[in-house]
Amino acid sequence: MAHLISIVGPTAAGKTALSLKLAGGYAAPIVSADSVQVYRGLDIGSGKIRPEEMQGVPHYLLDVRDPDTDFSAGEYGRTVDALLEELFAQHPVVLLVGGAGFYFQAVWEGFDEMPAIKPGVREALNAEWKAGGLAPLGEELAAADPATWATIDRNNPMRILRALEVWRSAGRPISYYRGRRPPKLKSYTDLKVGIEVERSILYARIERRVEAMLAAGWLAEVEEVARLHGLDCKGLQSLGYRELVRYRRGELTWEDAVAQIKQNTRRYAKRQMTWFRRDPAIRWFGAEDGAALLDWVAVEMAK
RNA sequence: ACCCAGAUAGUUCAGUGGUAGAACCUCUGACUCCAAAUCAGAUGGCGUGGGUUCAAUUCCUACUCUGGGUG
Repeated sequence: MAHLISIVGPTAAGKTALSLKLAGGYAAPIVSADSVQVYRGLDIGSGKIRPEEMQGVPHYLLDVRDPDTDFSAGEYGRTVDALLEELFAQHPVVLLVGGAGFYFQAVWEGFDEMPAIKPGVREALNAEWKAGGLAPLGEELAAADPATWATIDRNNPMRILRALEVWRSAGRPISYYRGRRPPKLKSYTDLKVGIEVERSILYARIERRVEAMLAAGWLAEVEEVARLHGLDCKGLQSLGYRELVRYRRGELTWEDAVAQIKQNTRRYAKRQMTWFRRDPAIRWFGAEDGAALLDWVAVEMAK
């Protein structure tokens, strides 16, 4: 039986080192589960592994997009599903490593089948939202899809915009598409391990990591991406990059930009932990418990 | 040393003679195709002593501390 070993955890927890250790033992390729590392040129600030650090282990889903193009969890899930089929033809074990909970969900459970969004619909919605606020869009959704309106987070623009883009594209409410997904058929078993770091230690590591990234030329990286794709491009809206863009525009002092990057990275780490904690299938290990993790994986795979 | 201003949540600040609010931080949570995105909730406070008053965080006063000015 083939095994997909997922390694999850907050940013700066030490996933990369552990994944290499595990990959070496099983001759397993690594698939990245990271929504920023998919972009070419976003290297330093996304903590992307460098080719010379890969120890010969093939890595997938890195550098698959230009920073001015959209990507999504759905597209990620479909891409990885197809990729896993190929990889499992060659390897008994594949690693899925990252911190993007939503992307893991796309692979672990998948999403209900949704219609494609018509070109221009999202842009139009975003423009309407910016011009007229959320209220009119909420009214449109309430009229078009009372079932969704009853349960949706009405303060959350992204949720309302998503529901409406489906409605406007397909002429059917998003609630129509929900809940009709058959169980995901998989040719492999899922093994999930999490890397856990005490909050205060993790925060200290984030602090150091941000400093190291800046020292390694993060700002220059932003300049280069901006030169190629513009300051407004999708990739530069990611955590850390957006603060450096604001510094570049003169909206933030350097000190404030750096402080906000650290602050927002801490908040992100917290959200990651909230996300992963709710999955009881994840087995947690301390960052220094690599040996125990390897043992546990070996035992589980033998079952 | 003297004069002035100030002292309210971890921080920056509002405010009231009937024991107080915000923002940020911190903590917790949500998440079905923008997710490193977006959103929700919770914890937490009137510098110290004395006085006036039915009642003081609020008024008076002393002290302590902070900032500014003068010397």
